[in-house]
Amino acid sequence: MNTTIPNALAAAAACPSEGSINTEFLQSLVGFNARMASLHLIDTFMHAVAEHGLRVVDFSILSVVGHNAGITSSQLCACLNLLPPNLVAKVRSLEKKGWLQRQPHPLDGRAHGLHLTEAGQTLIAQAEAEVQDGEAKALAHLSSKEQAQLRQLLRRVYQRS
Amino acid sequence: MNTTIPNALAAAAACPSEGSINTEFLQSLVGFNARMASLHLIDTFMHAVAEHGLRVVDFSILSVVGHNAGITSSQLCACLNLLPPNLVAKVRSLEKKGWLQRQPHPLDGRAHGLHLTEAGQTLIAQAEAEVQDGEAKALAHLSSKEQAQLRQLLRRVYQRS
DNA sequence: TATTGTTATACTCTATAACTATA
DNA sequence: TATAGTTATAGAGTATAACAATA
Repeated sequence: MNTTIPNALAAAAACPSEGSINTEFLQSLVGFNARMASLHLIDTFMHAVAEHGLRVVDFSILSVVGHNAGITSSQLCACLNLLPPNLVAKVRSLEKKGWLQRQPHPLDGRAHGLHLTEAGQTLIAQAEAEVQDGEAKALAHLSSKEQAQLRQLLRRVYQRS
Repeated sequence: MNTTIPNALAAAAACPSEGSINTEFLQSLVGFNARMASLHLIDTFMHAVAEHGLRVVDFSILSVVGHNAGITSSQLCACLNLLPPNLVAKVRSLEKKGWLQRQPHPLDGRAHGLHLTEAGQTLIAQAEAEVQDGEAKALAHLSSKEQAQLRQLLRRVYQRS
C-alpha cells in the first residue's frame, strides 16, 4: 500500500513550526532568563553609549570612577567582575580619549588612583542620564514596584550568596 | 606652617577603602543587576556542563533540540539569540562528538532538521538534572515563591516588550 | 526575490602565565 | 612572601559581507 502521504504528514508533524518551539526547560532556569533579559536591556543602551564612542564596560568604568574618585584598578576589577589584564587596555584608551587620569596613589606606591577629567565628568553625567532614560523606556511595561522588586531579587542572587 | 599631615589625611580620605565603594548608580539599573546575576548563575553551572565537554551554549542547543526534534538552525538561532554563522561550527562539533545529527528537512530542501542521537539524549538528560540541581543550590537562599517571581519578571523583560 | 545554510574574516571578550615594582 | 599593575598570548564569543542552493 501507499504510505507516502502518511509518512510525509508524520515528518511534517515532527518539524516544530515557528511558534511551537518548546523552551520550557531553559525557561525554568533563572540563569537563562537573567541572561536573556540582560542581553535585551544591555542591547537597548549599548546604542546610546556607542554614540559617545563607549562600550558598555567603558561606561561602567567611568561611572564607578566618577562616583569613587581615587579608586584603584584592582578595586574596579572586584566590583565590575573584570580581570586585571583586561582592564589595562580599557584604562589606557579612556585615558587617551581624555576622560580618565591615573594619579600616583598617596598611600601605596604600587597602585594608581583613577580620576575623571572634567571632560569625563561631563560625558558620564550625560551618558548616565541617557542610559537611565533608555532603560525606563525598555521597562515601561513593568510598574515601578515590579522594577524595584526585580532589582532587589537580582541583587540577592549575586551578592553574598 | 607644616601641611604635610593634613594633606596626607585628605589624600587618604579621597581613596575609597575596600568596603566603601559606591556603585549606587549601576545598581539602580536592572540591566546591570541582570548581567551580574546571570554571570554568577551561569558560572555555577558552567563547571557542571564543562565536565561533559560542553560550553553553556552547547548545553542550550542540545536541550532545545532534545525538546524539539527536527528544529532547524534558523529556528534555533531565533530562540537562543545566536547568529547563523556562529551556529555552524557549534553544530558541526556536536555532530562530530556523536550527540547531534542533521537530517534532510522533509518540507524544505534548503534546511536541515536537527535531532539528538541516543548518546545525546542520555547526555542532555543527565546534564539538565545537574544544571537544575546546581541552580537550586545557588538560589537556596531565595524561597521558591521568590524564584518564581524572579523568573516571571525576567521573562517579561525580554519577551514582547 | 527572499530565505537557509555556509565560508571567510575581523573584532571583541575572557582567561592564564609570567614578569616588575612595591609592600 | 604577597600584592598592584602590566605584558604577551591564546581561546571563545560576536559581528558583517558575500555566496550557493532552494523556495
